[in-house]
Amino acid sequence: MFKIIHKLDKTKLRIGEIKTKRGVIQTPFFMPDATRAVVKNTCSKELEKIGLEAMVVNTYHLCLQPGVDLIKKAGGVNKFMNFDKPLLADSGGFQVFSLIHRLKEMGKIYDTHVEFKSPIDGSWHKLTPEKSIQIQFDLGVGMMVCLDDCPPNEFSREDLENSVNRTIAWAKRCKKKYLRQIKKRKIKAEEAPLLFGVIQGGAELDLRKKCALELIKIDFDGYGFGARPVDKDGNFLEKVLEFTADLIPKNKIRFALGIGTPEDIVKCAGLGWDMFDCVIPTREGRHGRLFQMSDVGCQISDFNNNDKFYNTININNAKFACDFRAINPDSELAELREYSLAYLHHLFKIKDPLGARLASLNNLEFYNQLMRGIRLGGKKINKKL
RNA sequence: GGGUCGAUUGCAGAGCGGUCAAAUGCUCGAGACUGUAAAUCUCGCGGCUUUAUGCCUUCGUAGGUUCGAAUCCUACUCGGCCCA
Repeated sequence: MFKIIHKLDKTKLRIGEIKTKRGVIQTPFFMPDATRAVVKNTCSKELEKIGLEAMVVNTYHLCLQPGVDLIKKAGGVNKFMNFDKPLLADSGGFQVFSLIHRLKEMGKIYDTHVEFKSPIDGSWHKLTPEKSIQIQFDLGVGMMVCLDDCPPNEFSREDLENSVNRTIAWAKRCKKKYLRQIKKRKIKAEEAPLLFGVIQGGAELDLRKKCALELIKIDFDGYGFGARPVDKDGNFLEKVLEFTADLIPKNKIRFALGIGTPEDIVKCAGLGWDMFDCVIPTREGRHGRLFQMSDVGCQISDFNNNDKFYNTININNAKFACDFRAINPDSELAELREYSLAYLHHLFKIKDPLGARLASLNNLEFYNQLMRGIRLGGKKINKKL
């Protein structure tokens, strides 16, 4: 269930809450990607400590390893990964993009299903919309996503149209399977997982519209923005994001899949998107980039590209070798207050996993703080929150 | 003391007459990363500038041979190994 608590007049930002069987989540919120049932280099419990609301696991990856049967035996993925808050399972749709559309030899896409080559051992696996939903029920997550066909934005109109048609057809099958599973498993209405459809269409607004309208007919708890939110030159597709958000009924959850950079999230929240997930804080953290709130801050209502409410550093840079200031003196986490930048630099130089861990935690705390700032609406987003 | 092999740009290590400012790996320097095939990938790594099939300086040191030398010759210096 999704409830809008209030809206900010100057923008389309809405503050709300989502009820799932594992608790209430304040929106807008950000979920880190725990694709293989772990946010790399971190513990679920310490992420709960820094105020994390939810995270994302992946149907496709968990199906390959350790396998659904094992997770069922473990009592579900929440129990398996020792995380008590809501989890969202991604359907494997993004793998259609990253494994098949980008690298043809890694899989085949049919109108009825997709076949993947496992990057782990080269074996072939078939994924249907029904199987994706089935697995997500088996995983026991509170939020589910329909299998979609996620195309590169550079695709021809014809190819984008095909992907929209497949995405709609698969969404229908997912919904059907979902309803059957609810009935079969005798899940009560208030405990039913939320199901999201994903709107495709690249940068073609009429295709986005077609996809959205067809998905809305099927009726989902929420709707996602599919495909990469940037064009091939890295420009953020703000108009497409705004147009798509406006297509989604106001009482439905809007999920901006794979978004994004802090400024993209601020923009999207200002356009009415409620949920976000992205690999940026963890991946870039592992690669040495740390996000830091600046003193200056900015307001959602007048946010633009030039507002620098944050800055980044590359901890690998030689200039940090002798920088004995704390990683983040304002952190909730003792290790980020107590370890120095120089020490973190050293950990990266010697490639000790502790470096990746501290950097990931720093960035996830930053993203959490960012979302808190957004939820405070008119207040400034800066380190003094 | 005698013999022998070696000395290459931060390190290791190719090169053995021109296409060599010199392979490759590492280190080092910088950058990228948007529903994670990503502890990955890219670029740079003698100096200078008009950034170029450009100029200068470099392959232990000093000479020499050659149109041309990191590559051949001579001497020296230093190091490894072997024999006394």
